[in-house]
This record gives sequence, C-alpha cells and structure tokens, in this order.
Amino acid sequence: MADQSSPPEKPRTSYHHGDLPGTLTEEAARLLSEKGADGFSMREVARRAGVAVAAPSHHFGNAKGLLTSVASCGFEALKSHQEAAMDGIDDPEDRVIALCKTYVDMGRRHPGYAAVMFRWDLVEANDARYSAAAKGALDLLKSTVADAAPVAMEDEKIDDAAKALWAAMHGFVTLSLADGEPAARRIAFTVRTFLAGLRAEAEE
Amino acid sequence: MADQSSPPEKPRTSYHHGDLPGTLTEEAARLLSEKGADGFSMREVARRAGVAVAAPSHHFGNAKGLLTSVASCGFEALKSHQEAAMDGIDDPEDRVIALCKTYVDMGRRHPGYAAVMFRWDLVEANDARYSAAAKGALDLLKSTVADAAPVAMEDEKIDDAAKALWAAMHGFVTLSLADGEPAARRIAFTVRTFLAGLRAEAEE
DNA sequence: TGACGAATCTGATCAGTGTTCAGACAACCG
DNA sequence: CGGTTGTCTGAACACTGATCAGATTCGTCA
Repeated sequence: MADQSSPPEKPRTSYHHGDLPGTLTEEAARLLSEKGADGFSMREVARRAGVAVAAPSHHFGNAKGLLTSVASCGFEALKSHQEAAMDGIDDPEDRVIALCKTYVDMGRRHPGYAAVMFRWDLVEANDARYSAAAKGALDLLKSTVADAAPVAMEDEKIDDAAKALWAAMHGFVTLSLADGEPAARRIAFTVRTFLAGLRAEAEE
Repeated sequence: MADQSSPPEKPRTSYHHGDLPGTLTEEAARLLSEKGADGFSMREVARRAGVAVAAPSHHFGNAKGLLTSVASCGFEALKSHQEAAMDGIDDPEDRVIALCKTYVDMGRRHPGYAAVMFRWDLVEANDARYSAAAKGALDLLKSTVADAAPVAMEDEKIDDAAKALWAAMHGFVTLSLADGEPAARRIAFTVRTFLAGLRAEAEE
C-alpha cells in the first residue's frame, strides 16, 4: 500500500531509482486524485516521477498494469479502514452499517484509489494481488453480514445477501447517489431494511 | 432512439448527409457493442459513417457528446423495455422484479447502449435529453416501488427505497455479479428481501 | 577483487487519437 | 435569383500508449 505523500519532483542523482514501481504507484494515485481517470496518462506519471516515458511500461507492462497496482492498494486500504471502523462496535447490525459507510466513503478519503478501484474495466481482474485484495474485502463483508443475519440461515442466502449489499454500495458510489450528508442516512436505511427483510423471511 | 440496423458502408453521393447525427449515433452504438468502451474512437465512427474525421465533432462537440447521445437512446429503450416487461403482470412485487430484471438485462439486449449508459464518467450528465431519459427510468422505478410498498409509507422512504434498489441493480451490472442463470434468482431475492424489510419496518 | 549476466532505465520511433480551423459546398429563405 | 446559414472537408496540432535497441548499473558468482 503506497502512502500517497512525498514531494512530486525530487530530481534523483543515481541512474537507478530504488523503488520505481512504488513511486509510480504513488504518483499515479496522486494524478488520479487530481484529474480523475480521464486525465490520467502514463506519460504524465513518468514525468512526475522524473523518469523516461518508457520506464513505467517496463515495470507494469501497460497502463492497465499500473492502474491495477493502484486499485490493489485501494482495496488493501479499504479493508483496514473497514476493520478500524468496526472496532469497538458490538451490535452486529451497526457493524454492517459501519462497514458499508466506509466503502462509500472511499471516494472522499482516497479519491485517487477510488477513481480506479471501482472501475473493473480499467483493471486487470486476473492479477493475483488485485483479486486477493478484492476478495479480502468481500469476505469481510460476508462474515459481518453472517453475524447480523438470523441464525441458521443457509450459506447461500448469506452469500446472496452480502452480494446484494455490496452491489448496492457500489451503486451508491458510482451513481453518486449517496454524496454528502444524505450518505450516512441512506446507507443505514438500506442496510437496516435489508436485514429486516432477511429476518422476516426467516420467520415465515 | 436509433435502431442499430443498416449496412455499415453505403457510400453516399450528395455532399450533405441527411441525418448525420442519427447515423453517427447508430454507428457509435454498433462500434461500442463490438469493441466496448475502450475500443471506441471518434475517428472510427467517422470512418464507418463514411465521413470526414471532423464531422462528428461538428454535431456533438466532442466524444462525450456523442456518447451522451448513445446513452440517451439507451435509457429511452430501457424505459420502453421495462414497461413492456411489466405488461400483463398484476402483482406489485412481481412488477418490481420484472422491472429490475430488465435493467440488468440491458447488457445482453443492447451491449452498445449498455457500454455507456452505466458509465457516468463518459457522459455529459447535464445534457437535457440525457437527464430527461435517465430521470424517466428512475421515475418509473419509483412509482412501481410505491405500488409495492406498504400503504401510507412516507414519500421520502419510497424515494430511498427506489434509489437503494436502483443502486443494487446498477451494482449487479457493473460488478457482473448477476450474469447468466443466477441473475434472475439473485434479483428476485434482492427485491423480495428488500420489500419484506419495508413491510417489517412499517409494522413495528 | 574482478567480471559477467541480468535488471533497470533511456531516447527515439511508430501508429493512432481528439480537437481545431479555414475553406469548400449545398440547402434554405427572402 | 442571391445571400446567409448550416454542413462537411482536409490538413494541422498536440497529445497518447507501446515498442526496441542500447546505455547504465546492480547482484552474484568465481
């Protein structure tokens, strides 16, 4: 996970850079947070890193590779934020809400990461690190939902429920349906309603 | 709404085209369905329409403008498909399900439209025709949800509920979480659970 | 210590892109 | 019939991602 902080242009002296992949990932995240996914360019990242235009391709193969690296950092950051957000909360339902809020809040916390981590088309979905990071975040949601769902509910339904909530949060983000103040209320409403529906189904 | 059918290259004779904006929108949709949003290019569209590379810019200003036109066609098509899908269905809950299925199914029906209509970043959200088309689809969902929700539920909650379902469907599409056979089951499950939650909240 | 292979990075080049702009052309309206 | 307006052309500009030979340095093994 790159930490997104360091001066943009420190003209280096040695021929070798030291940690060019890391620097490129940071610089790419910075560029993405400034100009969005449209304004992103491989060449601009190279320029900011003070390196030849062809250097990034050497490490990441192509633009997709670099963006995948950024997105992976994003999912790793997401998971740790989610765990931190749930820390100290006991009520299972409130834990799901806290987790979902963190998902939607990535756009504000890390606009650079968010610009690509919710864009499946920009990313190499088969990349090992990436898919592991994405799966980690989904698994955390699944287990949290399982704790909040009625006991003895089939695994398949838990899985469906987690994916439905995941999809709803994803929709909120990409549709910008939960920006600003309404976000917290709308997310809580969605989670509460859905979990209530799960309980109602279990009782009948 | 462009109908996406006509031979790609009919070398025209007159200097003026007749309906270049329409042809360009059709051709763009065709190109999008073949190569996806990545493979799209303004020049290729012009080539297929048998027209100078600068011609599309004249009518649509820039690439975003042309894609916005395609997306608008998509939403207009979506609304009529949704109305058709609900035709003959009386049960309010089943109507919501039918409507949501149509949303997710756009990717199979009209891959060209779907490639851009779910991509807010590629599109000029302020465009009059576009926002009217998108609002029309959302309004249809709202009224359908209102019919399925408990009577005397506040408008604000109806609105929240509709947007939550809209977001979930959008998430299913962009996450490809509801492809193939599981789609129908997962959508029905999500809608039923959510509506059950709404009823449970109303009772308490 | 020295040398050699492998990794890193450069600089130039290629094909392709969106956008702009003066000007050629045709339709429409007074 | 003539002029104005809108349509379309063709060339130009400033970019982009990707590739490749070759320069530079690191790491390793003798």
